[in-house]
Amino acid sequence: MRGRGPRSRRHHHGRWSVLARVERFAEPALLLLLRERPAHGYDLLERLPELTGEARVEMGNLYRLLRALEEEELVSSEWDDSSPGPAKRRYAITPAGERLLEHWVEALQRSQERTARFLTRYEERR
Amino acid sequence: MRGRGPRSRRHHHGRWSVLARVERFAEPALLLLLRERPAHGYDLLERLPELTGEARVEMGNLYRLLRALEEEELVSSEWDDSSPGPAKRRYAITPAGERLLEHWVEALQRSQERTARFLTRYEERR
DNA sequence: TCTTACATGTGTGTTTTACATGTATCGACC
DNA sequence: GGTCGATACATGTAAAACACACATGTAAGA
Repeated sequence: MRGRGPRSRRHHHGRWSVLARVERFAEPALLLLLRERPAHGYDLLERLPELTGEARVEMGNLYRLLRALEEEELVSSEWDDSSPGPAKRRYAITPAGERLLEHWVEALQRSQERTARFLTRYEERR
Repeated sequence: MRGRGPRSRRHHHGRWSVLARVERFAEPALLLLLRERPAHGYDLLERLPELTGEARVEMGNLYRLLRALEEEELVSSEWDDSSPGPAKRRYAITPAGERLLEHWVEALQRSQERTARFLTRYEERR
């Protein structure tokens, strides 16, 4: 059994920390990277930290997410055998993916405003 | 039963929307409200939208969260029978709760920076 | 041959959130 | 005096999001 759950981990903030991650942030992050240029999973995995920072994305979940995005036709992919080494699945964003990204951007802007309000209210009565 | 899963709900953004909520945002929100003044659950439920906006908090989850916070001694409570109507459980923030709130604030600031970087990068290659 | 980096995945448990429901007090209104 | 709505606090359970562990294979280089 687990001695103490991750809940207590987060609250013993001396050692561990509260992250305040945006839910499913990996999704817009992937769409943004793919809008800049097509890429394969492992490549995205390495570039994601530029956007996610401390809020890392699990490798396993990344690959699952990519396939889920493809199922919904937000990205498309094809196997790339050209370069040496193991075959890669090369992903590209679709028009539907670009439209969803736009909606994520709007939602993230609203999220920024909410958090800004919170922080202002915190500072007000310091 | 629901014909289509919530995943598609979110992606058919014409009708439904991406929210980009901060994970467990209800927790710092409650702590902030309680730092301003002690209050009971139903009262907090009504004041939460000032902070959470569109990202509403479920009543059931709110009461569970309050009890979890109390178990970790981040808030304290006592029954209040004085006023008319059903008895209320009056919550107050503890020193440990105030320290955790401070850590949430720092995490939220880092979250703001991450999201700002994301939005800037989006706008750059519009 | 053994290790390391590249590359893509599956299995499964834990945590977080959503949705539905249950219980009880009390004032207002008919 | 009955029932409606607002107040007030909860539990049960399902689903979604996320974490952790592991499996599989290619290829370069020590």
